[in-house]
Amino acid sequence: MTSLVDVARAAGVAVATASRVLSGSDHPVSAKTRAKVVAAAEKLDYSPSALARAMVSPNSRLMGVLVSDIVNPYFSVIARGVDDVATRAGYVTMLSNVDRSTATEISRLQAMRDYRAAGVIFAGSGYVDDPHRPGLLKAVRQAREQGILAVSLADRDLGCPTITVDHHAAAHDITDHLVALGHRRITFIEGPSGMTVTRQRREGFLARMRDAGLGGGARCVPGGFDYEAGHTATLRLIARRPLPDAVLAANDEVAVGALGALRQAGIDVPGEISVAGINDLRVAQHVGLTTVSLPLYEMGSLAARHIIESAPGAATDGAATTTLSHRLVPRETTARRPPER
Amino acid sequence: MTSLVDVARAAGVAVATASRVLSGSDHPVSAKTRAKVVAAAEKLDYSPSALARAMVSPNSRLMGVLVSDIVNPYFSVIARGVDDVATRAGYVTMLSNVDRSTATEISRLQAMRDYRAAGVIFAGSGYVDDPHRPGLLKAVRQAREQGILAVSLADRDLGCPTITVDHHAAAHDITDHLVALGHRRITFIEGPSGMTVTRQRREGFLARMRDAGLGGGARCVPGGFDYEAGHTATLRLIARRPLPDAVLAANDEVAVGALGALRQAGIDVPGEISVAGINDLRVAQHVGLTTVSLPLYEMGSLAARHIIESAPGAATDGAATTTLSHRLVPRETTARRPPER
DNA sequence: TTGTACGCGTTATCAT
DNA sequence: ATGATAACGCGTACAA
Repeated sequence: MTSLVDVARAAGVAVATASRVLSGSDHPVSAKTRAKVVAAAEKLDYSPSALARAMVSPNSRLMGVLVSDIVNPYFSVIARGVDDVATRAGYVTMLSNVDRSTATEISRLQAMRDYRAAGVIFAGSGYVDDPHRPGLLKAVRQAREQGILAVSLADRDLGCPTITVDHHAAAHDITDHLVALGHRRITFIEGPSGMTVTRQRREGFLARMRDAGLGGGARCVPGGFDYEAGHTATLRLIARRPLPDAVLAANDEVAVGALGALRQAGIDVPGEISVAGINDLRVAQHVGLTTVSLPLYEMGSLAARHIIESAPGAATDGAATTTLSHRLVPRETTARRPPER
Repeated sequence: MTSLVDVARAAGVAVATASRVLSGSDHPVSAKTRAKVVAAAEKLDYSPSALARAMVSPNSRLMGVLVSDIVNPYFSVIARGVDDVATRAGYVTMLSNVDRSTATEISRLQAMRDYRAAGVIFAGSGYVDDPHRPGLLKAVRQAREQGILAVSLADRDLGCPTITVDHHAAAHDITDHLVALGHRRITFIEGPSGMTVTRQRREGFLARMRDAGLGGGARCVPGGFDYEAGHTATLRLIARRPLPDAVLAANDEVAVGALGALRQAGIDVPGEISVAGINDLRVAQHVGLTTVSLPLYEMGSLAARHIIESAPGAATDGAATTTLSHRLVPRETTARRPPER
């Protein structure tokens, strides 16, 4: 392990000088000396210890991101956004999966705090009536007091900046699309029970239905966030006909699961029934699913940018909320309601 | 920022004692003293600096993983395997996307080296005739000399342990399945050009076809690794009929893309044509795609385990290769070839 | 059982 | 323009 001392010795200069050259300081150093140092560093295969650097500087250049499950494309897109700007800024991204467990979230936050991360991004949604919430709040506050910027990507009231999307409005808008197509009886396949985002999307759906005077035609059934959930829920729907005019799924994967069940049963989409999702991930594009596009990548990159820009000791914006806009993406799984049924 | 000194002072003990208690050392400490230290640490909200720890200990407990693109499920599953065992062992995972660029791979390896990662896992495949290969080799060697364990998840001859799967055999076996079903003219939609894994899978396909005396019925067309590639390639196939008996895709996403194109064209799968993929990711399961299951999660977790176990100064196993087994998963997109066409 | 003191690799301050 | 040195927070050898 060759250190700055070794380089300095090999170059015949003081460590301070070597440091000035190798750390890109603006302190003046003669061209000749500079060359000697660079040559020595090269020859000795010097690798500056980011650890030692982080200890002495106020900024570790470590970017933390907490996701529920990186295998879930919703989160991998966010993580990609984070890592892209982190890398560009010379940071390294630390990733942890927390499996929707607030307790795990707290413990991984601690781990990242131990490494003095410049910031930690909470990508996941919170829970309604979460018993661990006070503990999380405390952990976030303590991290902040230590200079670690937290950013939430969902409405969680964590006492930190929030960069999110209006899930209620997203569900509202896609429901509106369905209603505008003439659908009256619409079934919403919900997300995992207890999650805040599940409730927000459900309420958005119900609000639009009520406003359209279609409250009676609105139905909500339990689901989840994966193919399986959409498939199962839809099978149940098919079993107890009549079918609704349309199905709105909690997210794209659920919608694709629903699509599969419907087609296997020989039910034409969108001929007999319309199907829509939320998120607009790659799979939605592929199957031509009508959905709402959420700026997931931007949420990740913006959060990272925020952390980098407020890096050392800038004024914390308290807990400002930035809401990014979503966009309706009509595709081939929704169509005007057939005049007769 | 409260440090060990603060805790020691608050507890009325020496820093060494506080360290012994808080770092879980096996050095004896009286129960009474221990309690005082723990209480002080608690009260002061002490967070041990993993940075300082890493500087003084031979192990940073930082686990590095380099993927092409975390949004690609192939890699997110691997990353999940890595993070799960890393977390269990008290490590934190550092993730970097390298976009299939060897140059980026080198630069991210350097970044992780600067943080003194205990090890770095190369999840991606290499390239045939890669001009950057010498540079990568050198970087890996230097990292190893510094005590950083590298592990490759593909045959790349990086001079480090390799934990992989036999892509040639995987393609061979799925081709065999197709042949056994009576298919004679089979088209292989290749992966991205230039990648080692692309070549391995193609050769595995061709080998089985030749051995079956079906070399004349084997055709390879350019593709990629995403839906789009499968869709486009299949559209071309459809345009210049006659259709082959079966299509083997470089991976599941390509196969699903092919499936979509075929069904849109009103071609029955597997009635008129069989379709198969490779990888067995979630989407394959969902659409009932016949494929080969690759132990991606295990590759990630094994690689991480290897790094953790050889952590401080254990004997490096040089460049041993561990090949994990794959498994044919017949599902509904392949069927016996219809007697007449 | 507890305490003292050094070193890990940097950067920054203060001379020179 | 360059050099000496004090931190940063921790673990540990050595002393008591």
